[in-house]
Amino acid sequence: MARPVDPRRHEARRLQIVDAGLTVLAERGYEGATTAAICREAGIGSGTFFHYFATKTDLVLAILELGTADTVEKAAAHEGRTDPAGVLLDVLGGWADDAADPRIPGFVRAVAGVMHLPAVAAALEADDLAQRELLVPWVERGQAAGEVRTDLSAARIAAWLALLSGGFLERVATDPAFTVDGERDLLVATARAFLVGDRAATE
Amino acid sequence: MARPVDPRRHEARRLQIVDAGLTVLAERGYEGATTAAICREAGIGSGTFFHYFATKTDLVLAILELGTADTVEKAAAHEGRTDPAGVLLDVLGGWADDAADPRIPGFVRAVAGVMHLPAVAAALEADDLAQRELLVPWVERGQAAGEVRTDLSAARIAAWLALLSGGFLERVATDPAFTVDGERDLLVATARAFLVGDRAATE
DNA sequence: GCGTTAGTGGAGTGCGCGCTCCAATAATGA
DNA sequence: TCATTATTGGAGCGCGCACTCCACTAACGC
Repeated sequence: MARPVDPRRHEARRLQIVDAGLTVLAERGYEGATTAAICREAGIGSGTFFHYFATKTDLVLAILELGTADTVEKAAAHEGRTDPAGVLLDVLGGWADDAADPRIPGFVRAVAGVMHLPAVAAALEADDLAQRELLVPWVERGQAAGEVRTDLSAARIAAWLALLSGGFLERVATDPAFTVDGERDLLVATARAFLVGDRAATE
Repeated sequence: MARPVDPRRHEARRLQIVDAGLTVLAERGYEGATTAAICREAGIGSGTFFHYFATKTDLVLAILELGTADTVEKAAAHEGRTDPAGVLLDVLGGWADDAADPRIPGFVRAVAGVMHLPAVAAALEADDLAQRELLVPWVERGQAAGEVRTDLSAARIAAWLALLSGGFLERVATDPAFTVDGERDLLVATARAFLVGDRAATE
């Protein structure tokens, strides 16, 4: 028996290909990102590529799963805090910061373009679910603490926070004048106003 | 001299293909929407398709241009009104209503996936410009009338209205629980709060 | 050393696609 | 009616792509 799989080696190579794939997908879109281009970017042959990923779609799925895992991981960082509204704004700010990597908005667009593939749709749904499971409990705690409006359900508020985050990402990708650094604070302020609702005017 | 081009016939056929293209692009994305599928949907042969559009991309551009023209047309409808904030909210509400056609969000996603094509990027930029030229003057009038916050430039406020609209569209496309009918009013209310800013709390 | 197997590159393949081409038809003016 | 030309369908072509195959090397246990 010789040459057993070294998980470290294997994972490192996978990540190298994922990184190259993220770059190429972001700048050329799904159909523009040929496997040949990804291999060139990663400095490998096509044989190596398909040794690690059965199909091009599998690479996209792997990137999405890494993103979802990252979301879940970040969620744990806020465990134990007692300011629910603060947590929500921090989470939203963190997502905004993610958009600072210029590849993220491009990749999101590329993935949106192939959402008709069932596997991709499922992965995005899983990602969306992870986001909700992260947000909703904090929204509920915020409502219980009187920090967050109660005229909307927690799920609906979470959806609207996702709306702000998605719109922000899209805007950064589209509008050169719209930068993460310049608009991040306004995002948080707008989200805060939304979380509070119009109570400020009626109380 | 015989058989001169009949502009009415010509335009009607073009619109028929545009309509079929919108349907197929929305449900299958750009790469999934083969010209053969579009022809089948439209009930025509491929020869006819390429008689009206030189390339598949040209069809996408034609759809985008129709959308931009529609935006400009709608802008004219508000000419003469004296309630700038009301106009802005009506415009935003109108965009939300557009999302009620289930093909629109799907098409937007499909187009986002091929934004790396220079021609598509240019068309989207033109569309964005049309939106701005529609919004910015009303924002400025609203600021002059004291209806709209003045701590942000008119251009920035317009960008944020576009952010809300884009996020709304994406959310409708993604989340089955997020419907136009159910969320339209909240969109307008959120936009109103944003336009006013936090003056309500400080005045 | 030797045997074994993971890892690697790259030539090659098959297929699905956008698009071309052309014969046939329909609609007009004369 | 005839001549002319826009319009139409569909057979098929060429190309670029995802993916296969295989020869080869590198790394490990013994």
